[in-house]
Amino acid sequence: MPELPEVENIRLQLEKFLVGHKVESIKVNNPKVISGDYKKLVGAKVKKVRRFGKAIVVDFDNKMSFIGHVKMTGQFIYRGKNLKSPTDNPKFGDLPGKHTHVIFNLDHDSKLYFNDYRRFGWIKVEKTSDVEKESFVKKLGPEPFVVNSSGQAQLTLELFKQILSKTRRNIKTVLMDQSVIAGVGNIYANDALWSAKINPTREANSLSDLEIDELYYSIENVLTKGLESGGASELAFVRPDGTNGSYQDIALVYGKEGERCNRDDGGVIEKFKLGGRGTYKCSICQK
DNA sequence: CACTTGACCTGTCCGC
DNA sequence: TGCGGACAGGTCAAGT
Repeated sequence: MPELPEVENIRLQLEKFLVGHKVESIKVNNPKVISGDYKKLVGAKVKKVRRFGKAIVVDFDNKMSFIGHVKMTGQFIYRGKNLKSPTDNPKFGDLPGKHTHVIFNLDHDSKLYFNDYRRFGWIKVEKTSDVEKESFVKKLGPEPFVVNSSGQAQLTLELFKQILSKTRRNIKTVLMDQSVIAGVGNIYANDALWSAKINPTREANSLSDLEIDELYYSIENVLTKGLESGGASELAFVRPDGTNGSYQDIALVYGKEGERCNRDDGGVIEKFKLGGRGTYKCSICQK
């Protein structure tokens, strides 16, 4: 669900829709999902929207920011003038809904809603200068490729090799570890491993140089496809205008249990648990 | 220190 | 039909 491509899609739309808007008031329906002195955002204008791994950062013109994480089921929904979807998407006509926890009332009759039916997501308000000191942000490893708006270090092939050589954890768990690579989650980890024909259970330090090369470019490739298709709309993911992404339609192994392998090699996609997560692999090409 | 597991939540689906 | 339980998966705290 919301992994780097989904969160980057959220960022792109929020940047387009929010920059220049002033916060007139903030309504908090569920105090548990928002922390920090959010009243300090009232009267401030949105200046910039950044992304750190799977977190969104909205910077205001008064040196305040909020950092938000949608986890699996959170949504940032923007409604423009007269509360219309900025792209005339008819979904989410009944906002605010049962799971709307925070509403930012903006100028020109527009609003930003934060919804999350599982309430795992969160928003934290703090000084802009404190965002990068935040423990969540500090723990993030390099970005897998340059799409970040924050100047964060990029994961090079050399660095990737170094990291993998140092651990015997299974390669899939390593890919999903945010301190190793920021932004890869379950869907893209599964698909990148299938692309590179690597069994998810392999110990990271057992991969050959050639396999690491394959994997490195596979990660870049699946994330790019995810970005371009608007993300994977599994569970509750929608972009801020309410539209779905379509990566789920082109997913390579994720969610394909029992189906024939895309390579048509006679393999069948099997599902099992690895590190507590649903994991998919082809019985033939990912030995 | 390296790594794994459980808790946090609620909606959906499956089997009995 | 209704009900219990497994499952979904990002992150952190607690456990091995």
